[in-house]
Amino acid sequence: MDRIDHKNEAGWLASAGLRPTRQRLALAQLLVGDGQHRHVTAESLYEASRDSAERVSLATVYNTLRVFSEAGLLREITVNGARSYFDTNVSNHPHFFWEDSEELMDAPAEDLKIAGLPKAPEGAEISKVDVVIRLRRT
Amino acid sequence: MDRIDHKNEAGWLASAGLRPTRQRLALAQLLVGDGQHRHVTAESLYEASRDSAERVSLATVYNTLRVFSEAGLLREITVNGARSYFDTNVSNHPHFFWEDSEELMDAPAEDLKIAGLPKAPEGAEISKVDVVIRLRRT
DNA sequence: TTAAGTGCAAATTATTTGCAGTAAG
DNA sequence: CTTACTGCAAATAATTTGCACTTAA
Repeated sequence: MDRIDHKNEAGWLASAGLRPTRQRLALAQLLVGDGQHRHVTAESLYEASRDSAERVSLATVYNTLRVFSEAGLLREITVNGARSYFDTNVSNHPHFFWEDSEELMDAPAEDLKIAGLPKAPEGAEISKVDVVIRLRRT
Repeated sequence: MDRIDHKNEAGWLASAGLRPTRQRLALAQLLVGDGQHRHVTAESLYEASRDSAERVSLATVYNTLRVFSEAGLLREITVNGARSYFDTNVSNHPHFFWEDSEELMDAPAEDLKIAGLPKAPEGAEISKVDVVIRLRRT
């Protein structure tokens, strides 16, 4: 239940009906190429692309992260007013956020059981539930 | 347990060791003057002050919200990469966030029971836990 | 061939900061 | 008096957008 279910980057894009352009494939490779889940920011992904064969502009990184999120391939996590984080694991799961280094990581979800989650008010449904556990270095 | 425990704005500031300046008193009045908890953004508080007797500049509203938060009088809630929200209720409690109107409100906390919250990793302690339930209008 | 995607630079938005003036202790 | 606070305008930081160019279908 922790594995990414797609055979390759093109398949990942196709599963969301997105055109496999050179840039998108390059970013997809950096995001899910090794089958591991990861958390990126526009800046961190941009830097990763700078160190790779296929260069992608910062504006395109921003646009692509947005497109991927809207297509359901990524999940945007808001932890910090400034930067936006994107998670390749799109399921509801809790996160640890290191306040000093501003690093985001998965928190062990097995333990977490949210009992009696408040029901959505009249005329609304729950879109998603974000649980962010902020950590302070001791 | 839902009431604000201070007699007046000056007392609220004093409880955090903050100097009761005219502007701070005015903002404190808008924030906790009626004993109700509320959620504000810099912009919304600025507008409220514009409609009140005591005018406060936007920069001072920003600085004051920051100072109040650092002093523990307010709790900053990050729901939306763009804007920052501040809650006069500084305890750990869940929030509803309306995605369309970008409105933040308290969620009924009685029901919510987070069982088996992941323990903080070695060398860290939990600073706070944010639970944001995002709502979509149906 | 043609609509969608990309890249640059300029625009936007929320927030912070420098600094001269003002007020609290 | 003296140091902290305020307000303005300018600076910053993350992100978006306009538009000419490129590319996938």
